[in-house]
Amino acid sequence: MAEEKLQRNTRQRQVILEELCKVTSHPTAAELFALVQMRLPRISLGTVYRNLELLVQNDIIRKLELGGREARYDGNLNRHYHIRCMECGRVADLHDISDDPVAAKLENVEGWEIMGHRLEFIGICPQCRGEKAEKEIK
Amino acid sequence: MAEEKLQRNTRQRQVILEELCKVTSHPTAAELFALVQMRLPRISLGTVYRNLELLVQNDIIRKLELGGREARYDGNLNRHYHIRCMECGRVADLHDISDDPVAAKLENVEGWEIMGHRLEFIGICPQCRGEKAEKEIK
DNA sequence: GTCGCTGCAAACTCTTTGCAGTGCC
DNA sequence: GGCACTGCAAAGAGTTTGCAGCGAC
Repeated sequence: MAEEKLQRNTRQRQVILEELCKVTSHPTAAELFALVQMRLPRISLGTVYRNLELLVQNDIIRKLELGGREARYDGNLNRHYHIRCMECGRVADLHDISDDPVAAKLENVEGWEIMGHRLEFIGICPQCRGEKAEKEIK
Repeated sequence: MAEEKLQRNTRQRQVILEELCKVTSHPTAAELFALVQMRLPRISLGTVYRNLELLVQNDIIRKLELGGREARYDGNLNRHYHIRCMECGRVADLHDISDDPVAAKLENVEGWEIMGHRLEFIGICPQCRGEKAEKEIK
């Protein structure tokens, strides 16, 4: 999956990754930009987006595109689930919780009140499987 | 949850709901707009968004804000899960599948190849629970 | 020295909103 | 007839991109 696209280790990239790993708040690109800007005042938001994308492609960080409009980024690659606050949009980690959302709903963890869950499967549809098979033949 | 905000049954609203219920493809607002436009050529995209929002608030349809950037809408309120194609973004329903994503991953359903899942919990964070409690006291 | 990466700004996508007019109840 | 709703267009949020110059290797 990792495609080794990171060819140069720029100061901007270092700082973006450091700041992301330092917090557990799963910042949006804009929030991370604000953090990085304290250390690199001339950095641009475009650079933050470009580096986040590259870091995601190299499996160094994870992009969270779940509920809510903005994407959030997670510097922790260990398998864990997230919980999003319906009121303020804050996202936290859930450790040691059941993989089964129905069972998990019953446990209230770390001060959060769990109201529900979103579960979406990801895969390849019959049409695209067909196309992939065709390409491999060619 | 339903707040009964639908006060008038306009032709636009009827057609939007009819077209959404007619398909099982979970269209985006723009896709639905195109469908509706065939029957009401002068309708505007803003009207589609406004009506979708009202229909969601009245628990008549569901808004799917999972992976991918655009929201998609679902006219079927029965409990079911969705699967999104990694290649083309198409979203389909999954019926009769285990609630447990780990078990479900093993079953390949209706021609789809299931690669993984996204699971996010929704709740109220400790901070917002505090604020809500405060408001209720006042 | 090369060329991947940067800052900047403009563009793009999706969604929301202000406004004057329309038509449902 | 009142006012919820409409079409239109402009604005808004979040993200991407084109370009000339910079700096990591």
